[in-house]
Amino acid sequence: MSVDEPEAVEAFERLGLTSYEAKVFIALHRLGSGTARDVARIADVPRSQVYSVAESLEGRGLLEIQQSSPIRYRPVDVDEAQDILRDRFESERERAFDYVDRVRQESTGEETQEDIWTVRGRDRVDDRVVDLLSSAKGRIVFGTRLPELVTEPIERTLECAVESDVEVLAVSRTDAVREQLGSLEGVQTDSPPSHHGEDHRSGRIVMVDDDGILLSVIDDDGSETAIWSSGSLFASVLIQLIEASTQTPS
Amino acid sequence: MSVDEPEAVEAFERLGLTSYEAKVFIALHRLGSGTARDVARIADVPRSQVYSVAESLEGRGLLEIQQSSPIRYRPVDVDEAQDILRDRFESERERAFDYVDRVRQESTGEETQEDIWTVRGRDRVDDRVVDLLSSAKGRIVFGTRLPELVTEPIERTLECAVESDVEVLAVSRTDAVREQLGSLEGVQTDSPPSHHGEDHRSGRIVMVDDDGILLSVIDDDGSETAIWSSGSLFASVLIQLIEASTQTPS
DNA sequence: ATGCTGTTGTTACGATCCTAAAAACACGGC
DNA sequence: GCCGTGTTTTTAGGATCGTAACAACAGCAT
Repeated sequence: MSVDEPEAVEAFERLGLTSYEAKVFIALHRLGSGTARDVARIADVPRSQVYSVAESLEGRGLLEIQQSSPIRYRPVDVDEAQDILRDRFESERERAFDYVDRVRQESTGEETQEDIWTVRGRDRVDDRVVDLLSSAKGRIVFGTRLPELVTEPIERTLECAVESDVEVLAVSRTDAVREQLGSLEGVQTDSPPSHHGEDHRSGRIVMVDDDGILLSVIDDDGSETAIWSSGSLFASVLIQLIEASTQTPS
Repeated sequence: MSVDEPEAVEAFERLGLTSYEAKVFIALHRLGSGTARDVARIADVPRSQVYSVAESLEGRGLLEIQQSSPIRYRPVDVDEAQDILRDRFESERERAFDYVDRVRQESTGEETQEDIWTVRGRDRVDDRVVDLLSSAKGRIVFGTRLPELVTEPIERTLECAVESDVEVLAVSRTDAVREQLGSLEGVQTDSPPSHHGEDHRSGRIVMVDDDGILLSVIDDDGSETAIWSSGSLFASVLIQLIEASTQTPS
């Protein structure tokens, strides 16, 4: 009982249906088939509206109409309906990104601007970490307190880096993290210098070569926010500062 | 050059973005990165609106924000954006159909109601034909004038039926159709009796056992509309009528 | 046949919500 | 002051929601 009806209706709305369409579609699946009256009774949709809403759903291929009196409606099979919606999504996605692909500016390869970017949300940060890691040419430093921030795609990217002769160093105060990453072939592990303050809101740190860095924190509400930079002077300077403090306790 | 910008914006709208969001997203991919002013200039969006629209896009994970003055925006990689939208779609689809699956009425297996259903659209008719064919227990008659109405899934379903010891008869006036279906192992072919009138608006006919039938026509605008029935008295009677006229010319 | 009742399908219309679009405003640098 | 940035408010338009009125029709008792 994880999803109740209002939630399901909202999900359908985000898939592009109106709330009436969602309610009628759900009602017809509960009924198997039925008339406008049957639907209106259990769907909380005015009967007079059922006719046009059903026509719209028929246009999407989500139900079939029996021309009789009274008119009867019948939903298509759930799997068929999912295929229809998925096909629609994929075709729209293709149309949209076709155009973006054509007009987008070729990525400038090496960033030259002095940019520090912000990324909000764990999944987005994960993606950015993988991006950064896979751009490594010579050396990676990866650190985090939290085992759950070492995802499987990140591990795979680290292994891939090792295979490309990239030096990979995993730093953590947490034993579990060191064990997890140390078990990867060719990954060295270490503990952070004791003079580094520990902040319970720190998330992860990633340094790539001498010019790529990502630093994340855990906000009060538990969400993760990261800043990152690549190929910028900021990144180089930050990395030098951090590396220096690592090697030369102040 | 198959997709122009307005079309792409519409496609993004159907993917759940507003038109402003779509325009800003596209503009940022053309720019690589830029400020609200840059975006407003080429995106046909009021500059004052770019800020909030960009925040909304950041919330969806489609772009990143550089906290500086002026604020700079940077779109995520196109592939990453597609993954994000696809993940969102799949999770909504799952939520929606989870509920439908839980509350839907178990299909009554054998239909008992006297129902004749209408299906509009070639793809939908294709689906229904496959459904019907795969319910066959003993005998299938499949007929059409038009080679393009013999799709690959239909062929596969016919082959599958043959393997289940279902007698499959393909009927067509068109040589190409007879050849195409005759090449399938175990499928017999035939021409329709000459006394049957030929109507250029006829589409296909499918008869399954003695109680499943589908009949389609091609509308004036080229679209296909089918009626079908399964397990009903109507279906049985129609089939008997048609079979009788086949065997006993009036 | 007549009148009554309930259902069906169509159409119209106001209320509401969201977005698009414009405008007003505060702030800071030059 | 003047210009550009960023925030906020306001207005208008469109789609959806929700109610209501209507004609057509079937069933049923008078």
